[in-house]
Amino acid sequence: MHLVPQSSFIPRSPEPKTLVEGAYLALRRDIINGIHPPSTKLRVEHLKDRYNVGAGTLREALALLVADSLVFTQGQKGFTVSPMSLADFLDITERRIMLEMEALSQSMTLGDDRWEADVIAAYHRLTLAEKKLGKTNESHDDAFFQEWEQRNEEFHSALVSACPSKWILQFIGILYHHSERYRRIALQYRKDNERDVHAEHKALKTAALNRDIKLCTKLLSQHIKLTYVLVSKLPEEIFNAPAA
Amino acid sequence: MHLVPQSSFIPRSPEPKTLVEGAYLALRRDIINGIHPPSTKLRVEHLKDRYNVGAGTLREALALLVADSLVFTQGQKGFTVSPMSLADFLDITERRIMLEMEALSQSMTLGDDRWEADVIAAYHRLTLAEKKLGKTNESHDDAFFQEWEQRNEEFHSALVSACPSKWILQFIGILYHHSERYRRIALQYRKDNERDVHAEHKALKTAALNRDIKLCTKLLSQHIKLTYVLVSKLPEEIFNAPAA
DNA sequence: GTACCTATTAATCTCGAGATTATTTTGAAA
DNA sequence: TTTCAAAATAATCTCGAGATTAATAGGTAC
Repeated sequence: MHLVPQSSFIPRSPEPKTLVEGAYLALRRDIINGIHPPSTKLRVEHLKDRYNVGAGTLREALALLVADSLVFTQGQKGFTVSPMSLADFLDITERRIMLEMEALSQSMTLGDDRWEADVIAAYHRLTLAEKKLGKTNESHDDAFFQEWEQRNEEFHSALVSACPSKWILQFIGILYHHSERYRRIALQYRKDNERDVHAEHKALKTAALNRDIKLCTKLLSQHIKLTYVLVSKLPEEIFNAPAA
Repeated sequence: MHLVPQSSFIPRSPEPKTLVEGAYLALRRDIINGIHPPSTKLRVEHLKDRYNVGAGTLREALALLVADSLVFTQGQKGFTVSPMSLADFLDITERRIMLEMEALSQSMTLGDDRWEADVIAAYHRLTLAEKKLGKTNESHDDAFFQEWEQRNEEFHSALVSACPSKWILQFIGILYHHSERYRRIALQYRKDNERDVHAEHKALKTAALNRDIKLCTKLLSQHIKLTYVLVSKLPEEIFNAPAA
């Protein structure tokens, strides 16, 4: 059901059961949202206050983030936020297209009634979030945006959820969170209304339910690629700038 | 040069710079070698004696192993060795074929003189290790086998080292270590001489240097698939049995 | 001004003990 | 015998302080 079986091994809905999990989730959200900018050092002594945990606990949370490739570590050099670059985003985009097209094909071939229902439900929830987001167009209401991000992930997850390859789904999950980081940082600079995301999602849903694999994979590929094209028009410096 | 840029972020040759790194490396080797069998719990209080580190240090090493998908964790449930199954190995095999064929194509297209030299050198080192291993055919001299595994990884790594996609290389690295675990556990049960691995490697090297992409990717695909076929003939129970 | 050595600062790394939670065992009642 | 609850055991989780190492600043010689 979830997009990331191994990587984000911690369920979303229930509250985190341990302080490590809580710090892990908070750190991941903050990294994706650019609060800890790419290539910055994550100093344990400073961060343990921000997240209200001890040093050892925070170190363990940081080690878990290595599994998501959002953080890397090196002996006696501590922990660092993974760097960002346009070349990296192109790589991510191509890998997502490769893996998600394969996953979508298999999912559409094998998906049963339950899969169809999940896709419809996820699409509906996403549509509602898009409407709410559309109304409060002025700047971006953060709570609504977070909700949209959540439901966007769930929709994409539902599409490929019938794919039997656990490894493909794991890799897709890792790449998705990295894409999220790029979208989030680029969001501060781009103008809206450059694309009709809702129409793209609707076309995806329709093609998926019609079991039109060729069309649906093509739409998904374009959907992913378009985000890269828009980001590529931005100045590359933004990836190394601190958050607003 | 190395197969795993993010996952096995710790260099092999130099001694580990910290106790966490040392415990991480030792644990990973022991998991791959089946000393900690699949699905077993990794109890911190017991293991900290075996690896001569404190509890917090060991927890951090275990958290790092999550990045390799060799261990998973769940709140208040501790750490567990990832399970094994024939279905999982088939998934791994198919994913390796998918990703390594792509990486090999790109690597052979873009590889320069240095890449060619690296392939030749890695092949030569592997050949020497194979000869040493062939002589001590009686049972398996563990030191020689470890060396062979090391050089086998380096040879496969060299083949794809000119692929510019960091993400493909990272995923390949993770999958490779999982394959190693299957090979290692299956080794206790299979008869030797079922295949001529050296001939396969030689053909791979020759095709790579001739820049025959079509042939080389086909050979690599068969090379990977053959291991699965041999393992699939074994009884599945071996994956849940403790090490000998 | 540059290079290099030394003292100072700051950070990572490490441990052991205590608190919290899960698991198992025991035992009483139905 | 089975079921359930409570005590006993064992494990995970957590923290703060000390030890080790890296990064920085200051100063001397050339």
